[in-house]
Amino acid sequence: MIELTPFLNKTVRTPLYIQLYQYIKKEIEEGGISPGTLLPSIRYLSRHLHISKNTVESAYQQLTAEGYTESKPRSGIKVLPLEKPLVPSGHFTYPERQKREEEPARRYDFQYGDIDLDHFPFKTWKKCLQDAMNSDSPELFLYGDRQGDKGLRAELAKYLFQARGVRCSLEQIVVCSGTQSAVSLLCQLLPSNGRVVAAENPGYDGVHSVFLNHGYTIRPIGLEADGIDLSQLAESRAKLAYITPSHQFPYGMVLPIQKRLKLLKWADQNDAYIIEDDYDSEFRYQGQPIPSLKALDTKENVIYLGTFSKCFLPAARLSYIVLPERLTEQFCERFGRYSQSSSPMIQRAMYLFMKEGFFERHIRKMKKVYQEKHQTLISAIEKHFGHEVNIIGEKAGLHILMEVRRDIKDLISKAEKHDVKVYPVSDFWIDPHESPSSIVMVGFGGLSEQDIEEGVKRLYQAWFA
Amino acid sequence: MIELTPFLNKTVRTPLYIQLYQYIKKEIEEGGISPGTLLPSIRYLSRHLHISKNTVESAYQQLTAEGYTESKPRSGIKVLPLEKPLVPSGHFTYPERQKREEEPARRYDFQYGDIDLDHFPFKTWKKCLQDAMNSDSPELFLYGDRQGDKGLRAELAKYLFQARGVRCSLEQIVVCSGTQSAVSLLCQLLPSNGRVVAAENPGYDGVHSVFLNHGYTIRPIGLEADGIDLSQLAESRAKLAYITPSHQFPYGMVLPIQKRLKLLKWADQNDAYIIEDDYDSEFRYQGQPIPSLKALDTKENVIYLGTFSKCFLPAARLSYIVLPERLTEQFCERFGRYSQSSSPMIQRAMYLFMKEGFFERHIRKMKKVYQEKHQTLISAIEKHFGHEVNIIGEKAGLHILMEVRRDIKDLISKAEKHDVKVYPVSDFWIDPHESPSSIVMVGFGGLSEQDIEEGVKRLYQAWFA
DNA sequence: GGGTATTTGTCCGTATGTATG
DNA sequence: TCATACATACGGACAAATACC
Repeated sequence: MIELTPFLNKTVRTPLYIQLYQYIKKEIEEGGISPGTLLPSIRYLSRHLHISKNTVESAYQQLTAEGYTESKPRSGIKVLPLEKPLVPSGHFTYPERQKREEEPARRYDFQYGDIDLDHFPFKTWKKCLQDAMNSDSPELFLYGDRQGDKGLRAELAKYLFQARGVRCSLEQIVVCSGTQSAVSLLCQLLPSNGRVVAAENPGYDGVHSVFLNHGYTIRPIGLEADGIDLSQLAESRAKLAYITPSHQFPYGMVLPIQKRLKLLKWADQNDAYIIEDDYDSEFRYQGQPIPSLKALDTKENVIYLGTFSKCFLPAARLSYIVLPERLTEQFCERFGRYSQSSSPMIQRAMYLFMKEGFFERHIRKMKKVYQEKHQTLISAIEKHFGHEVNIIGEKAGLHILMEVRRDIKDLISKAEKHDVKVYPVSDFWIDPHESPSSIVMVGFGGLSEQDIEEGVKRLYQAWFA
Repeated sequence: MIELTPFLNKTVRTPLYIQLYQYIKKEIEEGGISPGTLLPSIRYLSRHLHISKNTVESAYQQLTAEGYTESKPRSGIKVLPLEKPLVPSGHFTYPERQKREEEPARRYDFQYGDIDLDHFPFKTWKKCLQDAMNSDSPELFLYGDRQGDKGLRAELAKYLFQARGVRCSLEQIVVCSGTQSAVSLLCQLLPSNGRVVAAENPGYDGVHSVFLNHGYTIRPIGLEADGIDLSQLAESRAKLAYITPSHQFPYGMVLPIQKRLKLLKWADQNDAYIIEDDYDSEFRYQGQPIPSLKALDTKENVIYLGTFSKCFLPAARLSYIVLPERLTEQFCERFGRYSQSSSPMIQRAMYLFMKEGFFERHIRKMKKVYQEKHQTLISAIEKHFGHEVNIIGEKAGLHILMEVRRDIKDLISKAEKHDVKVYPVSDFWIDPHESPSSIVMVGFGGLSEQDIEEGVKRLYQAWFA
């Protein structure tokens, strides 16, 4: 019989049975105990090591459960032959590639897309995640509903109705893992029609990418002071338009009601679909909230896109489509064999978060927080720059644009030397060469009011001092 | 001054300050307190209601944080004008659509894709999720790395090397939210080449769908006893092939080494890519594990796909691509503006789960569990059916096929009457009409051994009694 | 108009019960 | 079982705004 004399440390935090298990496992793997031998009996080993019978049994069970040993009742515990690892041994190091040098993090990073983490309800969200995990509904641990958690869709329907005026059934809602996933699905769903899409120019480059990668041709539509140029849209002969009516990205204007109606008329008369990307409509700091385009859509031409990335948590990777009714059946047919791409666990947590009213509260709170940051940013710019810059953007959203009569590359690199990061806007133009040379994007969601103040001050020093 | 006389219930579980907050919120929303009025002072109300000053304060703070009120230090708390909801009032009910009748759940459901939840380490997984949430790295709550959590990719590289013989750098790994997401990305990435893909026939319909929805034409390649028919593949003139070498789906054969080498030669000579879907290679119950095709791929023609859905948890919605080096740059270019579609929180939890060694243990354990289930299933079928059915499938994976000399529709409906669900295989054929009429799919991952035994017994009763 | 007392919101520390590990 | 962390509720101290003389 083999002898086991592992060193068991009672003072350490790891349980005794794990220590024993690890020791035997190591012995087996390193050949100290060869396959076919019987392990010492439970009783013997417990006496030998002065520990409880159950402790030894637990360790043996673990080994057996993982296939190292085999338990033969009333005869002993046999060590099984090891399934040889494919690679004999040696410490693994993956091939190091020459890294693209990473950009150093800047202290004052006006990155658009960052959210305020100081006011995020981590406790509550963690609790919701916990509660979701504690549910015993098995579908929470399998693939989950193809269109998304039913409870979550019900909460979304309620929310969309109350906050955005969108009235829809559960069947019209499709949960996705981000706006880009949503657009990718739409690219696969919509009638090809020559694969042409009209899009605001400038507009959200992330979505442009998706269209291009799906073989679409983008017809750039210029902007007027109050939003998309409808005559250009009419001339485009596109049957599909991607638009941000509530808060144009990146300029920030709000499409007035007259234009909205004309837009809907255009869609109806041309048998076209409009994709309405309502990415940050939650945050308006002045005036009444404006209902969504989808709320006015009687002819079922608008496809509504919403997301939790701005108003809640980007890391949840949750967004949703509201399909026109006439597309739901087609959707089921085409995606019948697709599985949902966002995690059922996170969807359920989000459902709980909404159901308990935390989401509504959170929106209210963040509205206030961002409003103050917005105000701080504007005031700081006016204070430091006076009339040397022009601020572009409505009183809404999580970013503004700054127009400075300087070359943009110079502005950005000078800012970086002062530990401040602002961003170019050229990517938002479908042809980047057309982009203005003197506008930078300033996102303020992720910075504290102090940092905003200090960041703007440094910007001035970097550019004008 | 207004009077507040809310009914506060100390016996109920909801905290006092929440009750007070809710009461005032309701009053404001319903017009009981009009905008502009000052709320009673904290002290006054605390005396009036016989509760602590701070309790009142908490309620007021909540209201202020959510924008209902405004606090003017040392002067009072003012009620702000309500932002009118878009919809005047009325309880919301979403339009109920006529529901497709849902299929009733069956007690003995041999659904492929279900996993064993009895042995799933919920505690540990929850802990990992917790720990992930407790990290203070901000990127965990933002969009996260485009290609996936770095730690997770490092663990994956290690795992792939040791378990599958795949040697790759972090830059080659792309985390995705499921195999279908992965294939969708690949459809957008790979050179068009006439958009033709060769695929095993039968094969995994979920991926077929993705190819079709991306405008690909699928060239069906028949199977021989030992896997894909290479001469048909050569004749197809495709520049892209989607294959399951480790465990052909759904037939289960393993592509022998000679064929693998020929396959790689084919790819090299035709400048073609092979997508290797290694969906359940973890579970082999006999013989030595076989290295992946990618491990033999010296010419950088193989794109490897892996997933956590079978070997861990479908609900994690985690899968990964290993790109050939020569595609990594192209990937970065094409998807530079894409954000990661799986949640950084879940990725980090998975990273922790792997780093601590739990994943390896889990695989070992599940291998044993499924091996026993597999054995139980085979034994039960042989016991009850004798030679009246033919079992198709290697000793691997989480499903088998049963060939019965009966009409498939009849088999399925008769089974349902006995509360047993087995599945048709016709969808796996690219032209479903070519599918054999007498094969059903039997997944055993989600059923206990008792249920497997009972389910098979009922199947026999349903079909032969 | 200026000083004082009062009232105001805010910030601090502490005790208790509960949930978590 | 014990330790820890957290939410809840409480009272007191502080400084600024207000009201009054």
